[in-house]
Amino acid sequence: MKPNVYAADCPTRQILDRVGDKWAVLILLLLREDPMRFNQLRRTIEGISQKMLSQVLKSLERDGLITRRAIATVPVTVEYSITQLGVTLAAAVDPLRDWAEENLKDVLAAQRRYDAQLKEEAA
Amino acid sequence: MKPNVYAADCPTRQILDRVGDKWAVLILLLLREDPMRFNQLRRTIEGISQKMLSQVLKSLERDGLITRRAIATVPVTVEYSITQLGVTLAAAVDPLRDWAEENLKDVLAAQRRYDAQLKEEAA
DNA sequence: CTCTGTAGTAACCAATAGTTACTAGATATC
DNA sequence: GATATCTAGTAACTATTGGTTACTACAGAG
Repeated sequence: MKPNVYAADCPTRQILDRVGDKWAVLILLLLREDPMRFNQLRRTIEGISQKMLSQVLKSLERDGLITRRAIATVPVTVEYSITQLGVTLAAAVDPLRDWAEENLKDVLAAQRRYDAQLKEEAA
Repeated sequence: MKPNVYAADCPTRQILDRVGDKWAVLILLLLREDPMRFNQLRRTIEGISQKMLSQVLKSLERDGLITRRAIATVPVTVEYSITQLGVTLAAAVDPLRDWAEENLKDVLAAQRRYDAQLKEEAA
């Protein structure tokens, strides 16, 4: 019954890859707060390009994590909302975000130590 | 006090990126079980190349999540172990892996629905 | 004397991430 | 009346990363 996450063909690994997506997680956490339109998302998430946003929204929709609703205004506006499934995933991501916030200092300190060590050895 | 994860310069986002690394998470979960040598890891994680393994191990060490210990045998063996910090991160990843295992079916079903819909519209 | 094992590195190639310009139609601005 | 702005993307291109493969050097097994 226990899937082997280390096997190349393990489908669970596909999901971990999806979550590994830099932008997907940010979008999911945002949409959990409120439904949002395309350009609204683009403005909120600094650094994301139109192409990546479009791409990631599509794959999130494909996975059933968000839904897309076109509203017949002029010009057409499109609203993205999180699904029930998406909410459960976002909840699973929360501990990770919390860990990042709590342990950021330690990680940065470790990086400084490592880099200083390398410099020393080079000298 | 609340960092804005959506800001481009938010350091927390760096950490999320790191976790987003496809291989890093797998290595972390493996090393939590037992310390392992380089080639042992390579054989266990299907599909990883020498270069990626080497690269990811280095960055995990830099972040203070694992430690590297060279043992003076012939040929030299190198043992990688998880750190205390790494253990806490692995724990934060657990809910994610659990989510993936639980909801894999739903996601795959959603993908099939989406793809079928597209096909229909194309016809 | 060739084959295996050790832990990587270097050079190269493929795939993905990211950038930028563009669509079309309506509304606001000058 | 011409220009700029808004909507949600797409298409073509480039930069960056991911991945493959060959190679190092030395010891032990067969």
